Amino acid sequence: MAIVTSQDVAKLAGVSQSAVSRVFTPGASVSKKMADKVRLAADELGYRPNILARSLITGNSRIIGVVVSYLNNQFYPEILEILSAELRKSGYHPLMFMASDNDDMDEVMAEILDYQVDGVVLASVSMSSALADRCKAAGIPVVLFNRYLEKDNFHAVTANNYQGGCKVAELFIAAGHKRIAYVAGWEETSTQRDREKGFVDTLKKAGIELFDRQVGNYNYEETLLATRNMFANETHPDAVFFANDHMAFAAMGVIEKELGFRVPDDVAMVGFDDVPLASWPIFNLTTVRQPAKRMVAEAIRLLFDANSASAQPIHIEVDGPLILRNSTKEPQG
Amino acid sequence: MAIVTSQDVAKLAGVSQSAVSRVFTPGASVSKKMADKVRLAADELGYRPNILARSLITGNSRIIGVVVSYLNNQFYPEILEILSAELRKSGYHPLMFMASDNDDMDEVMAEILDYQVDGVVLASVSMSSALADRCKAAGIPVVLFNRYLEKDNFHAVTANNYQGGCKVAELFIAAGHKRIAYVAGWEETSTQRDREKGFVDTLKKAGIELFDRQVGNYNYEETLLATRNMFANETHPDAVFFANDHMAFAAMGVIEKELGFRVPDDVAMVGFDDVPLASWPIFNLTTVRQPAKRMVAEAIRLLFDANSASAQPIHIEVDGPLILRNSTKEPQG
DNA sequence: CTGAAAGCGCTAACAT
DNA sequence: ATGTTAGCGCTTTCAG
Repeated sequence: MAIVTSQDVAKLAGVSQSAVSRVFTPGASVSKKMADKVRLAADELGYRPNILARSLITGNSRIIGVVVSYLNNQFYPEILEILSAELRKSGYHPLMFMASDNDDMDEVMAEILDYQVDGVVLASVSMSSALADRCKAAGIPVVLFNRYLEKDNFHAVTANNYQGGCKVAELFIAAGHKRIAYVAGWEETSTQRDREKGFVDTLKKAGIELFDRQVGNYNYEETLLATRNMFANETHPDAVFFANDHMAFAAMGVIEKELGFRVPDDVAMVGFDDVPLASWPIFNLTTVRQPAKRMVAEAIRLLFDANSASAQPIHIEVDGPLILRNSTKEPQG
Repeated sequence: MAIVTSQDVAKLAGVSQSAVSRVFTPGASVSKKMADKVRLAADELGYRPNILARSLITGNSRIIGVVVSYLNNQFYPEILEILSAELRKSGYHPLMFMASDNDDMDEVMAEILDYQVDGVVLASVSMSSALADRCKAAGIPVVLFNRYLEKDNFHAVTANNYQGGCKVAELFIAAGHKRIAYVAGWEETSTQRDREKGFVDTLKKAGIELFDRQVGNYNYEETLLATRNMFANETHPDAVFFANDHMAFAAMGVIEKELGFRVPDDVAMVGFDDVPLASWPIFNLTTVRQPAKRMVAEAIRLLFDANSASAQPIHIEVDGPLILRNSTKEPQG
């Protein structure tokens, strides 16, 4: 009825409680005979070590705090799924924290630390320097996912967003587009800034100025408005780069269904992320892929790297390919 | 540098360690003077109680194990988001477990129990009776989300799937459809069975037999094939009910883009869930809403209900409305 | 290699 | 109302 403890197993096996502990501690020295005896008793009682009690001594809770803000951009569920599965392979599990906005990040981080997590992945929000110090002091590694901060001292994993922006510009130039527009994401984010900079820099090199620029804030409703604005005038863009797929999907509804333009003949569209939806025939969106698996793998590596909590912050950028689909025309020539 | 304990606070405040504990234990009796003194010292040191150490005594880890299998059906991220936010309000947090298939559910449940969780939400998979007994024995309440099992003794929260199926049938009948088809989800699930039964029963009452039935297994690729099968013959359905939105989205790509039919003129489509995507203009899908917030609220209520671990299993069904959009025609008359 | 003993940070009697 | 004491289940010295 009650919970089975190592004491119970010890009694049944006729050994000391510490012997039981050793059998379940990888790398401890126990004879095979002892191990067999203990395992037998443990199986009979259905014993499993209490991770929380163990954490009190070892300092390892095998819990990783994961903070996300919104899951309606399909990229984040995807990351969560991979992260969760990968962590599990190493015997860790993600404790989820939804942070609606940046304001209560201090409170959220405090809650995370209450659970004595072994690491933190911030997949959506930023963090105050004060909290950063707390984590450093507690020796808890923190990894920013899909964003980085110039000034603060955090490890970070992102795609190579600048280069991604460049690739999109090159595609538009090669296809002979003249009226090229950009729909920006949330301006506070590094992803937004880098993608735009790569895009605009490359256009400039080819002597092309942005025909239009709107802000969609990575948000569905705002992107609808931004798209309507963009096509309100007589002459409209013939190619648009959206800072992520989510906004491109939203815009496609407006462009095709509401305004009656044809993609890619009237206007070419490119997104960023390559979420599963992008490959669906109904969208068929050309986009820059964020290599989710590799990004997660790098994040975990950073998290588990022995001295990553104290080491100099590392920013890992993972290259992602441009995936050509039917929302863009073939390059000419 | 090191971690701050209640001992440190006690020393600084010049009180006993248990006094500190009491100040941070809601409902314990402490004088205001004592509370102030302790809080001051605690704030100065940045002290917060260690949840894991506390759990060792109280038996409450404030962790809820949440098991999901796939997150590509947008319904689950939505649930996760709401569940996470709601749990947080009560000082609980979800520990995520991705279970790829049912086979390793025993192992997954064992891992969950290692963390001494205060409850379990199974949002996607089933569970063996053996594990059920373990949870019962440990006094850990389990709630099935969006599925239920006749035989096993679990609490469950679902939408009223049977009634939802009825509503769709009534809509098709009222709109005068004659060749009505159904695309089934994964046959093992109660959601699939109930939705189909409500649908078919209502059609039968009106003297209508199913024109076609395919299986999409709640899966993208299989739904593409199922849809192509369905429209392979000369005469094709003029109305199709998909057991969830996810499959309807997949099918819409085939029906509109690949086969060139028009929705709803050539064929009406209805889904189930009302995920955010369903209201996007590009889909604009008529569907039965699963009231996510209310379903989550009920699940949490079941989880926290004092004696829910021992009580008779309760199955809560939440009614959801039919949301009319442009993938169906207006009822005639 | 094994057992005895100490103690991780905390709460909950038990005293006063 | 506060301090003292005894553990929660476990790992990890320390002896032998």
